[in-house]
Amino acid sequence: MSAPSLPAYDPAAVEAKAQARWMEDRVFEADDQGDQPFYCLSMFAYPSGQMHMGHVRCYTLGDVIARYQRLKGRTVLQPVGWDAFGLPAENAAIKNGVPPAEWTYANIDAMRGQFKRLGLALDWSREFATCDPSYYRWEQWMFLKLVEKGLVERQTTVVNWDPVDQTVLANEQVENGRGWRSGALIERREMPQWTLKITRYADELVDALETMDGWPEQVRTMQRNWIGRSEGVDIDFVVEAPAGQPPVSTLTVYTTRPDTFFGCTYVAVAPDHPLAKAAAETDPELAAFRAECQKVRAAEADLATQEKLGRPTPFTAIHPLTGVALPIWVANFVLMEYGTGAVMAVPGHDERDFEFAQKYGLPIVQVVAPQDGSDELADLTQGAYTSKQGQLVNSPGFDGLAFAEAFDGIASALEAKGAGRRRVNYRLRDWGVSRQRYWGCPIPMILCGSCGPVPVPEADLPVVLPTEVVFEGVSSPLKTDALAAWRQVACPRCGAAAERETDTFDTFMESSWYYARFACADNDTAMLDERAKKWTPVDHYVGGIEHAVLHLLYSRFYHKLLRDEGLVDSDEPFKRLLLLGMVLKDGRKMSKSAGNIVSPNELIDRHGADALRTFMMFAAPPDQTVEWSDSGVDGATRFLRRLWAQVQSHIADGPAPALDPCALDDAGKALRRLAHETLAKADDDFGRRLAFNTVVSSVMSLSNELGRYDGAGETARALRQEVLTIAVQVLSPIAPHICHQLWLALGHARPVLEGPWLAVDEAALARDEVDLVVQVNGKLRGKLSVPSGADQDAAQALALAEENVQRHVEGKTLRKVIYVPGKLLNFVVGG
RNA sequence: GCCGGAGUGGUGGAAUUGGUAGACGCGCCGGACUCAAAAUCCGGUCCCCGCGAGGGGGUGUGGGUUCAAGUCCCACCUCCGGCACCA
Repeated sequence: MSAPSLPAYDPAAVEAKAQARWMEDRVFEADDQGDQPFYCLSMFAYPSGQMHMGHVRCYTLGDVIARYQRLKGRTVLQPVGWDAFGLPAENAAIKNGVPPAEWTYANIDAMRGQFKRLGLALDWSREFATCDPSYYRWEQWMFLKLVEKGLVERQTTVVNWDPVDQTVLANEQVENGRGWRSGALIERREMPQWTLKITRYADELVDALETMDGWPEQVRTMQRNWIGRSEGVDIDFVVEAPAGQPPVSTLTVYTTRPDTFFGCTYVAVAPDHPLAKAAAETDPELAAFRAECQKVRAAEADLATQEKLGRPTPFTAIHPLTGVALPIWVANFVLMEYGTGAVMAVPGHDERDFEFAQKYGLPIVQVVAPQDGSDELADLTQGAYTSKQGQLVNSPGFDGLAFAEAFDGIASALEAKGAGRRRVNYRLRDWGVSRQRYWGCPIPMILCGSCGPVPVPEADLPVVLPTEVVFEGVSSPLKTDALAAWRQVACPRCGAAAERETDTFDTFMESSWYYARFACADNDTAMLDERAKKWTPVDHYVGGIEHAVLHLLYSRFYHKLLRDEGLVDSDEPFKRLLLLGMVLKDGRKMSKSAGNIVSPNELIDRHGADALRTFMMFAAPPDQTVEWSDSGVDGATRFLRRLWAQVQSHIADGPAPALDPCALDDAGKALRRLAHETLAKADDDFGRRLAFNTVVSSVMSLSNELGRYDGAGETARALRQEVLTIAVQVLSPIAPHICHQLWLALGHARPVLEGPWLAVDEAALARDEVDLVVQVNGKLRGKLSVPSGADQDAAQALALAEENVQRHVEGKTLRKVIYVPGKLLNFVVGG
């Protein structure tokens, strides 16, 4: 060791110093007046009290993007806040007797400290928690606006009831028939609920997906499926009841295949359908069947291959185009929630109808046949022919037509008869936002015995959630006697004694607009102001794939509501979306139950935040799952230490002179070329590809090559200065603390994070000679260096001079030569 | 079942537009330094044959297109995610 006195890398000291400087300079407080605004946002965290690796990954990714954009000259906003309402606080309150507010704020304090240790370029001046009345009052205010606009309804609906969490869940929160948080089997209950009319925006939500090219295709597909738009026809049947049965006048079915209408041989209704209920009144067997279906629905909704079962009814439906009387069945595979709860069954051309018809001996009629010359088969004794590529048969007036014309023709015929209407149908249903929970935003409504539900007057906002509460069991303290005083109010309309709504909002309400509030979090006279128009839409949004439909669909909807209220002026909230993969350990998700949690705090203690961040970025591309590796962090630490040592030994000799690139020898030129290639690649990887793993690996390569470079003298020192300057800047968004210090050590006056991003010297990229791969019949036979402008003849001559190439070519006929300048030469020989 | 995405050394991954497969890291092997160890540094590391030069094989499987395929096409297998009787 020639210089044992060089300062050693001490991450704790380096990181404390850099963070203190940033805080002192207040560099991360975004300038609302700044040019070229760039809004970078990581999905805000639920304050569990413990930062975990998922947070580290998500926030580091966002931070890398934010810091890179800052280097590129953008005015960056990267705020932070807390998604602070929700069940865990209540569960903790029930378990430990700590009020949810107290528990939540203590957790936020703990997590704030943990987040700060990561060295994130966050604007803490805009921080807020959604459980603060100064935040949720605007959510209540917006809700009242939506009430005025008729976008809110109170509906008694069948809801998903979670018996463990004692609350209603949205469809999106039910996974395989179980609650997304509790895992309990979901029951179906009828309950009055406040709903937001998201279905009015269904078309816009689904259509916009087509142009949202900053979003992963996977997420767009998931949302498209979730909205589930289909184009079809409602068809009305006249229903005939036998004598003695109560009359039922008409039955409407929904179909997307009106082209197969002449193949309809029966009609099936859901067990919950009014017609099924009517028929069950005089048919005990049917009543038993309906009860059985309800039981199955509640308990085994996730059964994949449930047998198709049904019961006949005494009713018949008159086919509006043929006049034929068709039997009406009750079938367990028909869902009351979708379409009209009734289907026209075309067993010849629908697999479910086919299976059912075979089981119960119902007729199967073919009305679609493969096109002439098609190699499709349609054997209706084996199964339904469901292709839309066929042509109609046995359909008087429509025979020979293809799908589109047949759809149109039959739909028009039905419309002409007044027996049908074209209709666009959606799988998406309105968003039920009521939750029977305490720790949430109070719904600003008052229930009056004579007026019904009445909105809280705007002047009375916010309706503050009482925080001094005691839990008695699992139900909401808002419903207890202790809070009777909070609950009992005068009706704003008639003045009579009335009660507040005790349900609170779904927490997805808070997360649907927080990104906009960050633009103007200090405004206490309005929900949003002009700054929201400046900063939104979010330029880059980073978060977990688990929010692909839930949060990201609600936010898109809410943004349109804000737009229609004049509060923002864009159509979509998030321009570019990065959904990151999970962090695994031993192939499994880190969790307490699996006992495989790696604590970010301990890692920062041992290795520093920079090493943790570097490994996290290096281990895998952002959107893939990443396997945690302790030795991988060791590797990152080694790399940072090596870079540190390279800078220290370089600066030990004092300031470097200016570089004269012309004075470089070949090795020097090659090193300089690599440095500028690294710079150019990093720019592309950071900005376009979001491939931060390859940024790290290319800086590692550059550092390795610098280590191998043994040039001496002033020119070599000048080159090392340039190479290290590039390496440090390129790495700085990923390992910001060490790069902050090394950058200053290299003699730069202003901190590295101020930029500007270094310019690539095109001259440095130029090559005198390029490597050429020589193949014979596609097999690698040699490599050679040729002048970079070499034409095919010159390259060929050089290649044929190679012994090994010669060996494979001689005595054979040269049929063809493929030349890709700068890359490859391929001799195609024969004989 | 349907719709996405993915399958590359012992391992995490790289290969961006069809042009040297395995960059970079981890692990392992060997060496240097050391009384020794740790740390650090240097070298090696896809498989097979060969002392070597070199040759053969190789990106889940089987076909195909092409001078050339990890990359494109067809069929299939496995894994992950989503939806799931959606009429």
